[in-house]
Amino acid sequence: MAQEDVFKKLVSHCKEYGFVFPSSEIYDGLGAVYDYGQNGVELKNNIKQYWWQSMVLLHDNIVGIDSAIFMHPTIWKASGHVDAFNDPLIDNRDSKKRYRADVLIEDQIAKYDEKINKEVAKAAKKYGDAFNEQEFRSTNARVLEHQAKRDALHERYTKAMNAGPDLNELRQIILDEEIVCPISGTKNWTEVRQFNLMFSTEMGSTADGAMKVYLRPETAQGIFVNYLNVQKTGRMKVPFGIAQIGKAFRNEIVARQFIFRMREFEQMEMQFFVKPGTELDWFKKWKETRLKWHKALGFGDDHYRYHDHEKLAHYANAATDIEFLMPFGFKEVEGIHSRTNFDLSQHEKFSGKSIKYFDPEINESYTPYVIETSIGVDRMFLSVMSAAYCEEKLENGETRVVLKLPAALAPVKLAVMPLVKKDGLPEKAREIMNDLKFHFHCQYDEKDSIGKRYRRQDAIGTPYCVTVDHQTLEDNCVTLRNRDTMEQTRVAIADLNNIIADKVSITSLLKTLQ
RNA sequence: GCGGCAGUAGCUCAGUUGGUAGAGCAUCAGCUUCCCAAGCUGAGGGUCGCGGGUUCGAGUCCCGUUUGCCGCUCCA
Repeated sequence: MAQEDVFKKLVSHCKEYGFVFPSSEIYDGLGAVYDYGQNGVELKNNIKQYWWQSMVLLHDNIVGIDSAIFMHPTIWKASGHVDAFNDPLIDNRDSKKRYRADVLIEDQIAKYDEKINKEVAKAAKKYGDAFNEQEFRSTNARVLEHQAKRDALHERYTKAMNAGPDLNELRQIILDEEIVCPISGTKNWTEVRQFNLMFSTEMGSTADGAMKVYLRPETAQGIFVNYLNVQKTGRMKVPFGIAQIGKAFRNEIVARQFIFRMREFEQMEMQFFVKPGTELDWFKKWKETRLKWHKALGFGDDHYRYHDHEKLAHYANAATDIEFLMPFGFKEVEGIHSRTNFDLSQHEKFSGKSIKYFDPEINESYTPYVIETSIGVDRMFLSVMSAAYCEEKLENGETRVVLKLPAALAPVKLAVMPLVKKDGLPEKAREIMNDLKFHFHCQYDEKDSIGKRYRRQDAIGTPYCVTVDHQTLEDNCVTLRNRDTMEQTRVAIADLNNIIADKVSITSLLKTLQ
């Protein structure tokens, strides 16, 4: 089966079995926003729990926080998001290419410099050793003309950029300068538009001047601005980490591929604060630790690969992605970045407050370096679903759809069903379920044939089913059926909890990480 | 954001040159059924994405809009 077909089926499956629904569907939906259904929320919660516990329980130097989505707007200036997420864009109608309006104008400014340099080079060649560049630049008519145009443009451009930027003015500059599209060579430009990737809203009443606040585009900043609070109140010593799970929002221009790129998404981030100079060792350590976490799910090591960044962001000195083999190719699920002390320094600068750490071991203060591990919950969810989704040919020629989820992540751990709907079997099944429901998520089903019920559970990834038959009433034993092997064993009701609880617990997964 | 394609029941889809909607599976109830989507009987569910237009009449033609897919672009 082609990979695209798998993806299509997966999306259908997610909807049909209550994992993921398009948002606001009865109102025609809302672009690139999705809701998690009754089974999806369980799976997602289990993923989050697996991550949270692997961070906070397994490391005594990592603690969690839950910071607010709203934050002081200056935080986003400090982080660089206000500038970086605000590009003014313009399209050429003929070539259908999109450009950054500011880059087009800056290129134009550079062209004037080129012209001037050409004149200078020409004159230098002509006059040889007698050439006085300084004097030439300040007296030559053509140079002065270019220079004047250059300066005027630069001034106009700077003014436009500082005014918001003023999008109409940017467009007017492009028209006035007769800038053409490098591809089509035409001046058939659209309006300049700004795609602010940050959602904003207003806080306070508009009457007395409301403050523009943003919905956070990442959860990391909530950790950075709290790092000293946590360090002091938690008596943390470097190296230490702060973990957080929470929603983030990005107004993506193009948001596609189901829940892979959503406008509202959830992140699991851990920022690890280290002594400057040790960051690359920690980077390496977390790279390995995180991959191990992924591989422990047992989908096969060939599903993962690192993608080391060659072009680094201005704040990073090392970065890698953990990519997962989705139905549409290897895609980033998690990023591990060595962010230097960029974020903390920026917050010191913009807040004016010292947030240095005093290291008692060396009796010195410093701004810690940060290793970030950042994973998208929804992408993780998608990777788990796509790896688990399986269409299996059975011996009788039929196919069954089975979600081979790691038992610890499965929404429902155990289905309890009477073989037939009479003779006291339903009552007995209910009795078993009432006992086990305190330990893990169980589901009761008595409708339709037993085979059909097994398939229903297969479709949502329930790892175990127990069946109550007439013999059960005599010997207090039930049939325990395994989802993956479809094998059945006869076990005592009293032993059920012992047999299953350990296998379906997150703890069992965590133990494989040690 | 641009271009192309598409939107009919929970899912997958059919619907002939315009004549006011069907199938399979799924769901629910009952019967049957002692272990892998069996059978029988019955039931529920759609103002055909939404809005407007053309027409005596629109799922079908036209326009707009929205959602999704593919390509480009952008972004991490």
